[in-house]
Amino acid sequence: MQPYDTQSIEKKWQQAWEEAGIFHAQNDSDREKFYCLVEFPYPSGQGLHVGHPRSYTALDIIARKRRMQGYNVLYPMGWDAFGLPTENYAIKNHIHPEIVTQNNIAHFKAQLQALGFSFDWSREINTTDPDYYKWTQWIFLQLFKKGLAYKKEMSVNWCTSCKCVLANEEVVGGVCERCGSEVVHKVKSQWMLKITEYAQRLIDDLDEVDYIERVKTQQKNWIGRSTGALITFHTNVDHDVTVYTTRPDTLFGATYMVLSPEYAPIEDWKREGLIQNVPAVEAYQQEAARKSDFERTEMAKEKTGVRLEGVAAVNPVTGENIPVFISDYVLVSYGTGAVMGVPAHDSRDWEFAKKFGLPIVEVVAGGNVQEAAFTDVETGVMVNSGFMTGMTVEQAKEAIKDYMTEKGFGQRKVNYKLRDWVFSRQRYWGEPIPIVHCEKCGYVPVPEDQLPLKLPMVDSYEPTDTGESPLAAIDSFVNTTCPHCGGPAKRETDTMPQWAGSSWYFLRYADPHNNTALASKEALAYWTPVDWYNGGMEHTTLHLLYSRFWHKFLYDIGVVPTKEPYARRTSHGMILGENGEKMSKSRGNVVNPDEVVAQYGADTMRLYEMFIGDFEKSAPWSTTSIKGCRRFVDRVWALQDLLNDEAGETPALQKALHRTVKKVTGDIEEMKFNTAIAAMMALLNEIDKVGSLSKTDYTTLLRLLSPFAPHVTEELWALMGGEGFCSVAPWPTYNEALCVDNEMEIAVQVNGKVRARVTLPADADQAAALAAAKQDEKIAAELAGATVVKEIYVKGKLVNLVVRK
RNA sequence: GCGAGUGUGGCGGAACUGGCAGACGCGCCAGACUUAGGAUCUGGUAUCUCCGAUGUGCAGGUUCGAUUCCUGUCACUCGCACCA
Repeated sequence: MQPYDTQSIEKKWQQAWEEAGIFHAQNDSDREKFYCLVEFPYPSGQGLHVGHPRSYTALDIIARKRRMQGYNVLYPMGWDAFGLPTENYAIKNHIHPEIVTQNNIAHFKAQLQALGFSFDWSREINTTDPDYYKWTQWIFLQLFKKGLAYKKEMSVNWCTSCKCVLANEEVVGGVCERCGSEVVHKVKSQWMLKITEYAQRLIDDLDEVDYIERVKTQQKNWIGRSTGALITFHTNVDHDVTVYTTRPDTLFGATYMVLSPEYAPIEDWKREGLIQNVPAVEAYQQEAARKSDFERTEMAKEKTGVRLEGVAAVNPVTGENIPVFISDYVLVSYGTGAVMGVPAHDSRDWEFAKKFGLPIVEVVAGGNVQEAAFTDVETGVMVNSGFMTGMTVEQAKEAIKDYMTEKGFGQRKVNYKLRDWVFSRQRYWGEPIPIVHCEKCGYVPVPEDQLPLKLPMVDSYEPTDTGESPLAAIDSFVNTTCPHCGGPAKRETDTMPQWAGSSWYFLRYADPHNNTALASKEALAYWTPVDWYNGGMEHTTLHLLYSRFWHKFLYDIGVVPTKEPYARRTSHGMILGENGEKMSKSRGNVVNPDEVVAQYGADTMRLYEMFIGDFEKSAPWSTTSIKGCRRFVDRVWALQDLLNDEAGETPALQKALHRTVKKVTGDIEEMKFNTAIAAMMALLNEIDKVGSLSKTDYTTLLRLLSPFAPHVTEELWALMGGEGFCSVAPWPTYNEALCVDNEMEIAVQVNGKVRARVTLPADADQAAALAAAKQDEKIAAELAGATVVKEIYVKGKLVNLVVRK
């Protein structure tokens, strides 16, 4: 037996697979397709992280198994290569981002190939390739034509360190998700995408897809649908104010009103001299504008505000005059930017009322509203509410909505927390937005036949302090002619966010070299939707939501044949450092995959990542545990010594073998890779106990293990004289009849405690089991002098005798 | 605060639909082979007051029977966070 040398074996087979093209998907095929996908990585300078292969190995196992089962499998890989780290690295080291990207990709690709993933490299894509981003730009133009891309002067999240606009989704806890620096507000003119137009469909169509529940709830919460009402209050300043509320039933308890400091009509009132305390109001407005998101969150503990002296509103049902305030606890960007204050039944309003000494009027009985706001909608009963008094909250909600509609001061309204997508970035390393601004014609799309609009080569791509994109400094790029009137015009200099290229990449894999469409209709009809998509939970409200939005848009304009891009979505847990903390350079707990492969081999690395624990949960890396997986591979290799004949099967092992095939086949589908591997380890223990193994059984085991440890099994397959590649050999089948025992061990309980075990033939019935149980010496002793009250028999499992002494 | 999830040996983790808790692996202990062992092989390994009892974060409940279902509670993780 030759020694097991991972280095030579793994290289050899990786090359052989690529040369034979056995992992290439076929576009014209009668076979059933299976499209499985993992999130393509951002090729960072740090190279592959041990977290990447967890997802890639899992779906590689599924892809390989499906191939062995005869499917036409598409398992592609590519590069999400636009992005800030590359640009920052380029600036620091004076290398063009394109070169940085090329180098990083080469490094990443070599690392991935060393792990033996069965990617179809002939379909490799790269979002920074002009032939690719041509279609990213094309999709943007379609959005623009349908009015779903628009430019808007607005307050945006501005990262002080990246000098760049961030989407709401990229601001975490008031700081930049990427660099952790402070995020402030800045008014800028930005390209926006109307994702809000799709809010309801993005919720509704979740019913049609098979996503793990966590992902569905997180998306629903993010979109944040709420049902309520718009209610209009008359004021003494001849300007009605409309508020949004989810609790119109509490209208009788509205004792004041609060406007956001940015509420636009306030400026008119100031100008018209309707507000008597303008200096105090303006001071508050300036203070609120100055605060960053982070400060606002921090200061959220205590309510602040200023009353608008001279302004009063009228509660439409009580007819009473109520005071009007401004306060930063009301957000200008949600609802109407104005709310009615019902201190008795909203905890924020309660705090505000206490601070400002406003009346607290109870309209839902059930709590003590002087002590705390009573917000329970399940048990409350209406009081002090005119015609609604005595109703439940639910009844009152409907009654008041009907009433206000009839009287004309209000209407039903659905609101979403989801905001439109800020699509502009003031950066160099992104897709140029293909729009030209003409003094006469306004925003004009670049004609489609001029795509791709390429990034110009420049010397400096440093961000400017003014907040302009580096592209703004390149006159030859900026100055152009209007495609519409031919007059002088200027190009848009903002670029797209990183999420653009990844919002449709899965479509490109279906037909990656097409230069007349993003992919042919036939290819899309055959391959979409993605059958199985695995990725990180951190992408649930970003990439996953954005790409569903784009896909739905492409469906609406007839480009793709399905409403939803992904039929099934699963998610993996993180791999933590050995100390149980997130891996990071600063914590010094990073594991380098190259070193693991060099020391143990790719097969061991793959096995360990799958064996480490429940796939959906995070798990700490262990440098000692991985040895167990290497031992397992060594023992599989050493089985060559136990081969004893040319004969068919090893009778003593038949049951164990068939059961293992069944277990592994099922576990892979449920992503229970850890128990699948455990089952194969148990089988190995069984084989060692028996002490001999037939070649037939050995090759069955090799095929079963092949998706997990493809190199060593391929080598052993060749040594056994197997036909073709083990990687595409038929998946082993099992005989159900051979999986069941002809004997069963039954636990015998007395009053729920196990007292004995009896062995019975598999076909024994209840009577036989009970009789055998009672004959057992120990049980007989237990039963002496007692009455059996109840006898329970669970087939194949246990007997429980309930006795009374 | 709201939403989602997780608590099982020294460690990572198993346990179908309520039916023998601790599969498999690591580590550890003992032995074998060795000049040697951080290699390999064999056996053992939840706890205790060890012929018995206890044990799946804690306290209850339902049940013949609960890691699994229900109620309450504590701790941790993740997401959102003044969304009216």
